[in-house]
Amino acid sequence: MARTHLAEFELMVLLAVIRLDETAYGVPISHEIEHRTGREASLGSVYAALERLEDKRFVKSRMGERTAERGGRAKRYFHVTARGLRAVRESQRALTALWQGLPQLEGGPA
Amino acid sequence: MARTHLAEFELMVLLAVIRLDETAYGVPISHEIEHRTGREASLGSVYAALERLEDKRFVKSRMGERTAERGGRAKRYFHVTARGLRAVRESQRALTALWQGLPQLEGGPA
DNA sequence: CATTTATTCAACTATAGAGAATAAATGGAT
DNA sequence: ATCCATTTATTCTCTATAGTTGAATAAATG
Repeated sequence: MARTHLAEFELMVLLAVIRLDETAYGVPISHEIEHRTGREASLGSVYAALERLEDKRFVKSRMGERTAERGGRAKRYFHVTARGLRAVRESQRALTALWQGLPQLEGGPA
Repeated sequence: MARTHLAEFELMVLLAVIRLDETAYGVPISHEIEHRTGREASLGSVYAALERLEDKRFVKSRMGERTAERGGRAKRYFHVTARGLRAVRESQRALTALWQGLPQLEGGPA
């Protein structure tokens, strides 16, 4: 598969990272996907996708500070890169180009 | 991977099948994807995806009649099933739910 | 040191991609 | 009519990448 394209789950993870902005780490990314799509997004899958995305330099990560919570390991926060944002737009463009105007799909997405 | 979901390339192939309607077979499906998205879609990949889609019963196929052309093997025509159409809508819904309203993506697709 | 929160790993299945091989049909030459 | 080069299309093989699950590990705290 061309390394320059986003696979579907990677695209979803990247979109969740973009939306969550400052608060994007494993658990909320998984929740965001599950909440918006209704599909399961296991943590293992999310982390695996995040690693691939970082290899492709579509995201970068930094370790978070400790918080006031009970305990627990440090969070790893992710943010999208300019390159990642371009890739998302490209995927969005390619998909909408294929589905726009198809009457079977009730006039394209909102 | 859940057999009930469409992977990205499968989604693209299925969208091309829907758009081409009566004329959906290997070569034009590949052309349609390449033309609309600007990405390469090798015949090998297209046929492999079509086979997976047929296994999942998202498409059905029938062999075509001979035509007035010079020669050549019979075409295998594909058409989407009701189940396939549902799967496309579901993918479309999931993706747009994740990207809609993100200002980085200029207000969502047309 | 048990508990909490989070990430990483390992093993496996599914999807994607490129290119070679094969198949089937036709028209023309002999 | 039979052979065969050509055309059009599909299938096969091999490799790489993506996605899944469940268990293991890590780090922080009271």
